[in-house]
Amino acid sequence: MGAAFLSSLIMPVAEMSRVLSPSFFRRSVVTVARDLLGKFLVRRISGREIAVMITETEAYDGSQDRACHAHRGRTPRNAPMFGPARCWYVYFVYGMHWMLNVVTGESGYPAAVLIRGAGEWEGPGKLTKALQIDGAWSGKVAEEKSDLWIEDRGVAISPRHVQALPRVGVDYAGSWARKPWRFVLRSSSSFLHS
DNA sequence: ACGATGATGAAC
DNA sequence: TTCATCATCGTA
Repeated sequence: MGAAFLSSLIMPVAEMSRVLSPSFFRRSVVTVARDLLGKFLVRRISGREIAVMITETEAYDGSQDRACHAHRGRTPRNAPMFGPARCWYVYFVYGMHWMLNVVTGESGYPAAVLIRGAGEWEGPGKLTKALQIDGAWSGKVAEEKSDLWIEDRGVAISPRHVQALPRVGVDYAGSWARKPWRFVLRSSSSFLHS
């Protein structure tokens, strides 16, 4: 069996393994937030996979960022943010809603991307409710065996369809609240109506 | 515009 | 132990 034949078998398999690897997340959080648009959030519930395209994200960047939970140092809740990239950071807020974040950057540097919208669900609380995601995922790795991960399915997003806006619900953060670290995928229809 | 609803973290 | 705060959402 020749090497050429082997690689013809192996290469397509390698291209099919589209689960985002740690290196995707081990970059600056703003870059990762933007690049997550068009990627697919996949959730497996009792053997059944639900895959939805990510349409809205927000970056939270380190302890200097006053809107970031790490701004007041490490606590039991935000500990996953200080861990390695590609882990989930899930927290409960307003007495009702679970927020799904994925950790980015080097280990020890607290940063994460909030996934605000995917598929038909616009809003971070609606998304976690629909996909049955709660604090049990906080600190887990975004890989298949966690039943919650992110895939590249070959959708290319043009920069002209990405809208950068201020983050939502962080008015207390002063000038940090005005940073354009919220990324929204504009649908072609909303583009026409704009 | 507002109330629901409860974990979290800091102060005491 | 108390208390203010909160990366939201549905209803009005």
